[in-house]
Amino acid sequence: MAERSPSQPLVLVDGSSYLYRAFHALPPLTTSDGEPTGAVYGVVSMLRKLLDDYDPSHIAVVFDAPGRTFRDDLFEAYKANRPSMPDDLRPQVDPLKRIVRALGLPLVEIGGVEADDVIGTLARQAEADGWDVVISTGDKDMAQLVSDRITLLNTMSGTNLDAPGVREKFGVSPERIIDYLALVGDTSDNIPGVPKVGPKTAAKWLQAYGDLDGVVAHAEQIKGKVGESLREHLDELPLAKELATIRCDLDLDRSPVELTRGEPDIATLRELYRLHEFSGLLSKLGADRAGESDRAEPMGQYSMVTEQAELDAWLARLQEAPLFAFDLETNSLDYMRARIVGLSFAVAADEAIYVPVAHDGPGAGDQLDREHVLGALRALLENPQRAKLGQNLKYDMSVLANHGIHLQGIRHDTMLQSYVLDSTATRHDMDSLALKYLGRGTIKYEDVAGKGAKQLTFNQVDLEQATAYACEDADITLQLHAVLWPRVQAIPSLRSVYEDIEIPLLPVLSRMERHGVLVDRDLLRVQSGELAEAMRELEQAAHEAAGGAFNLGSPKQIQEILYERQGLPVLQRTPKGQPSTAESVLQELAADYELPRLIIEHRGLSKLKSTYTDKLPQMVNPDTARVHTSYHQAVTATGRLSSSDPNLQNIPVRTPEGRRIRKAFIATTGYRLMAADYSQVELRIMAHLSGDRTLRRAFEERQDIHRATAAEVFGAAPDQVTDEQRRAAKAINFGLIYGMSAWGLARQIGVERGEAQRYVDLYFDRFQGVKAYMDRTRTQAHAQGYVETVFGRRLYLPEINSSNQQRRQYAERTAINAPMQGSAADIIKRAMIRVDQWLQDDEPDVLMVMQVHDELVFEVPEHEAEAVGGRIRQLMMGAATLAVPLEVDIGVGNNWDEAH
DNA sequence: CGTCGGTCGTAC
DNA sequence: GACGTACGACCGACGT
Repeated sequence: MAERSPSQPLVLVDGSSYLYRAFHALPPLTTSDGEPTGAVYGVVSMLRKLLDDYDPSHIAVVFDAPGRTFRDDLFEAYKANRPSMPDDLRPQVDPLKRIVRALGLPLVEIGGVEADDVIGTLARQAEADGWDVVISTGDKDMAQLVSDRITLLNTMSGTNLDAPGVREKFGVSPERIIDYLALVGDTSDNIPGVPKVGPKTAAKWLQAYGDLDGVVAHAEQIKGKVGESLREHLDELPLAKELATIRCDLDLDRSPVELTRGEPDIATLRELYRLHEFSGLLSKLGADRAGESDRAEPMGQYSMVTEQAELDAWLARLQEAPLFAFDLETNSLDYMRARIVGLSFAVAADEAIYVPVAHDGPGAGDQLDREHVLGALRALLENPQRAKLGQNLKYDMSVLANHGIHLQGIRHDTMLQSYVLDSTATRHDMDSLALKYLGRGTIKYEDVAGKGAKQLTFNQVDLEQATAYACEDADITLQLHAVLWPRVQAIPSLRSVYEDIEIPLLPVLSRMERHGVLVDRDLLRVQSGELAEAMRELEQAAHEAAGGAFNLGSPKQIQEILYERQGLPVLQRTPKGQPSTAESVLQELAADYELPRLIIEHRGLSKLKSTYTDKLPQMVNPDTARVHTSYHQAVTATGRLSSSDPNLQNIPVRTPEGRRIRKAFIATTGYRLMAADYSQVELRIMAHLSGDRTLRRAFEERQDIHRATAAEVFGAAPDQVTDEQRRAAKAINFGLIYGMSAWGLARQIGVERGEAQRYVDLYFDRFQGVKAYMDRTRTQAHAQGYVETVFGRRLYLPEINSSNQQRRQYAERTAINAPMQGSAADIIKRAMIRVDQWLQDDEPDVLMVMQVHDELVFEVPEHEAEAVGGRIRQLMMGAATLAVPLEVDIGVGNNWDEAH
């Protein structure tokens, strides 16, 4: 007869699905020997979280067994093959299994079937025996197993799915999930599905016709393209359904009751963690044991502070702590306008406080006074000796400045730790990091404040929810630091990029942002008016030429008019196969036709107007009368900064019309703008990294580098080089930096491919050091999976060994470009820190107001420009010592255009 | 009425 | 197919 069901549920973990998910979600981390470990780490973190949350008595971690399964047999007859396991994942499977066993968890692996089928069978058996079952998986296919007793738990996102949840998420009940999958398809499981049918359509049909058979029976009545698509793929539906079905009738030699959780083998775990360099887990191993006796105590200790005595007690703790995490809640995302609504602090994991100071929603209750709290905290926050930790502290620093507090002692920032560890990760926000490194879902801002039109500002958020959210921010930041900082420290070059460049740069950027730059709004308004007038004229002429009105801003309509209505020749297509209306194509057509020329001109003016002359005046802050950009320190893969709201790093300069916009960037009365540019910095880095003698000599002799290159390549004396030759040489130099092919060079300078190839060969023959460096870089990238800048910043290239030629070549070009672009970024960041140091120490009447990759812009008193320029030039040149000298050009003017 | 992908164009 | 790194405007399809 059935076993009595235990009070805790049976937990079934889909080990294989989590391994793949962790592999793709985490950066390609390795041990110091280069052994990949990221996926193991991710799954282990996830398992720890699961054990913490459920403390199950019965559990199994289920893996796919190697070898063929019945699905492969079905499949062969059909089409594709499951992609084989990535090379960096395969060696992680066995270590993970060893750790699972050492954790005391039963491991189940059965040949000829997939983990899904094992889980399905175990779950149904347990259900029949009266157990509750929690299936921990990231795989949505499992939704078909959900019932009154069986739920799905996605441990990575922290979401739980029961039967009503399945209905809510998919729009169909669990029994219909197989039908749903057969219609929608699933690329990760290679279920084909019906093209054009997505989640919404599938759910709609299944609701209307009951089940898949019902849909098939009514296929003739379904209208539109989707209906056609369904009818075309009717034959494939039975196979899709079979592929989607999880088998629950396997004959297993294990029954649920046997899946008892054992004691962890601490010694083995310690050894395995050490082997894989999981220092964070290693330190927690000790802590877990020490805290074993009081494990029944609730772990999370988040509290709200509204009493003076509590605040005083915490202030004392913060004063004592070697490092504390803090976070501000504010009423705006605009760093110049935001006011503090509350503050959260943490000094030990799982414990934090929230001090609300300006909540005004219903039931806000008693709160400590903001000015009073800030007054009490001021000395601590402004003390450079008291170390602070945060997530994106540049924002908090600015908001504190809005309240007259000058934050000092910024020791750590988890966003920057994540960035130096893996700059190719797309997100470094706290929620993503918590999921990635702690295997933990977090409260989202939308969860407490809502979204869309009825989104609340944080001061309106209910205090209970605000406390949970804000405390979690400080706590998670502290916990992330515990995981990330050991990893940064483990790689000395990354530690130095972090400690010597990124952390010191943070306050420098904040000061630059807050200074802002003065723009001449009236001038921009005049320019907008002139552009509008010119555009009207062009539009009229274009409509006449086209024989009817159309939208000059729509590439699609232009395409139709040019190629279909007017029958112009299609010279080039977009990657999606559409006839291209890109500038270069229109340019060629413009030689023979009127309309393309009008379109080009209109497009150019429209761009200038909407992006610059209309937008910039709107971005002026009314309080300061200046524009305040945001510099992003954790965005680009190479280490450059980026700028937004507005982007000041793409203000036009190349054409005279565009350049006029720079005249609107000005200085206050009595001051001038000064631009300081590094000259040819990337080619100098190339000379340094390659050591090429010819290139080095050209820079040492302060030659015009493009002219010198032309002289070498074309075998002429430098003063005999023609303009044409210099232009070609310049294109070659740029091409080198970007990893260009002969094809690209040919297109750039307008010669035949063979001719371009001849130039490239000549170049590499004359600059053999450069050739050797490029080969070396490529080899190194393939061998270690990353490239480095002069200062040791890393850029991972996961696709460098891809079997896809296009992806691999793309990674190879990045491998060539990244050390040069990244080293240039390191150098100017170091220069900014040096210049700022001087500005802080000597307090000259000078503001650093902009950075544009190889250029810094300052606002300087008009009579001191010369002396200031000399000093800045000296500081910038000394920012790095390369095998060739760095040169800096200085220009001064009444506006940014004149300063060049 | 928002979101999102595609395309285009600006910078270094 | 084809030259690296960004941000952002606009269009148009799509889903609420």
